Amino acid sequence: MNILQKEFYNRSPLEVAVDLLGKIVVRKLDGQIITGRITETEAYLASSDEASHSFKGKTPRTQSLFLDAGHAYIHSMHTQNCFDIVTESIDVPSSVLIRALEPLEGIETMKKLRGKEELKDLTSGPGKLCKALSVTRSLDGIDLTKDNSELFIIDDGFVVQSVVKAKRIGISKAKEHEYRFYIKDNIYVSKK
DNA sequence: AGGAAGATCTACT
DNA sequence: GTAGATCTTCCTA
Repeated sequence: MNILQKEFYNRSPLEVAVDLLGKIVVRKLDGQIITGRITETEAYLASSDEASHSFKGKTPRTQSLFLDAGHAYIHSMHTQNCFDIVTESIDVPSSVLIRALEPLEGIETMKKLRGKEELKDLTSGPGKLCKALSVTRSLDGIDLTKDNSELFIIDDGFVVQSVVKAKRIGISKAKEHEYRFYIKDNIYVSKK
């Protein structure tokens, strides 16, 4: 197994967002393994990005964004959770939001957690994938670079053929930037 | 203490 | 395509 290390994440979120496509999220849950390949991401910058949660400074909710590269930032949104990976140095609050996965292992568990049967409904959205992998705020701020973590990202050598760049979804500010990336022609994305 | 906004999802028309 | 559900966090008084 090839777990992505701090050096991978210690770069601009725009680069990390693209490079995370095709990588695999591994969730260890009660001895079970749930995995999914990342098909869609969005970058949130540390400064001059009004859509970023860190734009208005450090608050109890956003403190994980100020951790070092390779930590998790998990926040609640409406009735869901969203999962980000922190990029760049300590006190540089940038991150990459994981927006969609392609289910690989633990599909039965995901179906149970989601209450859905359709494969493409399991993890095709930021809130959906958190539910399918049982990612909750108790994992907020954990280190994603260790294999004894309950959550980490691996590289299995998969090569993404073609990446599509688009505008971010679901935000009301700074909508003009094309900071969203997804694997072309993949059906497990939240929206074309 | 109250209210509004938010990186969403689901169901229904 | 649009509306409604629903909950946590933060700002203001």
